[in-house]
Amino acid sequence: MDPVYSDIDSNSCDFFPHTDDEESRGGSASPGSSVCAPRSPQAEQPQKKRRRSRRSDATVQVLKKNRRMKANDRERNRMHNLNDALDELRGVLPAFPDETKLTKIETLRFAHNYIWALSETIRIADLQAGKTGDGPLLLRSEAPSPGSSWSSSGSSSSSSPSYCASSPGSPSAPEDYSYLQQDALFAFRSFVPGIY
DNA sequence: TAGGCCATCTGGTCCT
DNA sequence: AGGACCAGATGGCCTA
Repeated sequence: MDPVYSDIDSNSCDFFPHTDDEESRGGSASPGSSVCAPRSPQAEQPQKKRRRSRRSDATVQVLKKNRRMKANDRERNRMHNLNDALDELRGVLPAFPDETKLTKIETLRFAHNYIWALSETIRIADLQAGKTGDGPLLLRSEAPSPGSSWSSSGSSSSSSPSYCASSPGSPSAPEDYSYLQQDALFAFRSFVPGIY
């Protein structure tokens, strides 16, 4: 079934077969040959005898393995960093009681919609501040239809929070944002029944 | 047990 | 050449 792994398992780049993994991060893996050539067309046998590398096959294998291990390590760290950032994002999102940890995709979508709701709240607050007492303007027309749910890309002028020009880092009155956040949360929850 | 979520490994590609 | 990024594959864990 798995074409890839049947390939990989059967040749080169063996995962763990080698026992010793000392000197793990030592070798800067110098010249050598191509890295773990997946399907090197070795079929085409050269006419002349190709001069054999100075390194023994075992050495080449060790180099490949070390390089792979280093790459795996970097990849692991990269994903850990990504997860840390995701956790930070979860930390600034409103948490609801009795909720389990948001999954990755939920976190991203929730954040997207939450930002959208915050932006809407700010925009409407600005509108109301502009024309004082000119009708309540209660987050109605801009609301995405419940059916369209939280892909949010949907309706009207505010498909994305791009209109939120001012950076969140420099609000004119930061202390006011608590209630805005409340409003946004309320708006978000009412707009997006699918998720919270 | 099936399905969802996740971590990890891996090879390829792009960038510096 | 080496690192970063990406997507596919795989296996483990958990829950309905």
